[in-house]
Amino acid sequence: MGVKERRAREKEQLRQQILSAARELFVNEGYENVSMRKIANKIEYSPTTIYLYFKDKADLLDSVCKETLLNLLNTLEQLKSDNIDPVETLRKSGRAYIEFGLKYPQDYKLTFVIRPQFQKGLGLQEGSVGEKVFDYLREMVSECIQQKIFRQADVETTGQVLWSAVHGVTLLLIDFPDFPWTEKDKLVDTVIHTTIEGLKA
Amino acid sequence: MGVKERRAREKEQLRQQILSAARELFVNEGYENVSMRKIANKIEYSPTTIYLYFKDKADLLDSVCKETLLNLLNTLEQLKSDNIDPVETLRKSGRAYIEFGLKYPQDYKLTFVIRPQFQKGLGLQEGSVGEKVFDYLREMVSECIQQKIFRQADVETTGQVLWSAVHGVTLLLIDFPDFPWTEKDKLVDTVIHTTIEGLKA
DNA sequence: TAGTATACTTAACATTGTTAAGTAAAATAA
DNA sequence: TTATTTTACTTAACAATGTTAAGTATACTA
Repeated sequence: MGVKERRAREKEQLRQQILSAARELFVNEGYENVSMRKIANKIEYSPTTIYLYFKDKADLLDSVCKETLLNLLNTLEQLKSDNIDPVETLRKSGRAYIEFGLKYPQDYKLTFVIRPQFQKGLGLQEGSVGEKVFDYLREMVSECIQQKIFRQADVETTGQVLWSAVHGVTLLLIDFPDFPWTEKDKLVDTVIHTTIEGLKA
Repeated sequence: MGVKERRAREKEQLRQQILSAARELFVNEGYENVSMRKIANKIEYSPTTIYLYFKDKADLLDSVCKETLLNLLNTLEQLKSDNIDPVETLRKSGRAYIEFGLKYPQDYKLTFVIRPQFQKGLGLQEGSVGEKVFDYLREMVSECIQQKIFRQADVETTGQVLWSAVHGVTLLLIDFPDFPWTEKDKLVDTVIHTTIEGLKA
């Protein structure tokens, strides 16, 4: 009965092949500039084969996005154990969050800008990866508040302010790549530093 | 010699008709879901007529966004004369910016998220309205720096940090209306307050 | 060895942005 | 007035898109 298993393995392999071809194209050329035929060409299958593995183009992007969001969560979780100082962890997490957005701008925009527009109703879905990311943020903020580092005692508001800052700078850097920004690392650091200092004061 | 003038007036009228039909459709159905034919149907002209008035679909989007930015600029300019304290002006401007985005969420997203996605390469063009909006921000920041209110002397970076904060919270409030946000005015005020305090410290 | 399920392809559809060529009507010139 | 040019618009067509229905080999099962 190993036949079924082997077949399943082969299917999964092709699914992954499609997924990574799609990711590469989406990231390099932008979602709307990538056609199903282009992806098909890359993996040397007919365009319709993709539809045997994914419902449609949006589903393909969804899957790509979910994968990379899991990556973000992983990256963040790793930082937590590294550090003891909660403020330093927060700083590093903010930087990691922004870097993630800049590394996978298509995925980031899909998740945090495009999808909410068309998937109205749900803020962050119950048990979704996005929710887990915000839970992570909550934890770190709690730590800072417990240690009396932050002025305000309101975990929610504080977390939302931090999210606003990193979300804003991430999207601006993605969407206006030709704006005369301050050197990227300096801008990112200043945004994070300013927000944290503002919360302390 | 009134013929030319009348004709010019008529052309301008149709141009405006196209523009407002496009805005309505873009705002209600999303840029990608609006075809040139749909716009043409709405104004009861053939699709190709639009191309006599606008270079292509992106140009149409550009023009729609330009109008939006002019509205925003007007709103902001009005605030400037009211106040003397530069920090208070900055605070009010930030609030006005966010409120504008929340009042016209689709227009805001069209201008600051969708357009850059489809019209790549636009930094902020020389003499563009977008540039004027940022110039306005620059002026206010300069004032704060001159009066030694802000720690850092770098006008550009400081402005970009402020823009990140207001842009971020605006988009989050628009895109995740069902997220358990802190009460809106409190969140907005906290974002602005935190950022400004962070710049002072 | 015959039949069935699986995995993939070919061909086609409707729709998209955009261009080239054509057509009436209006303005100008004789 | 009549002929000619300009203007404003339309018709028809192009190539490319996402997607579906139908067809075809091959691999597996009995």
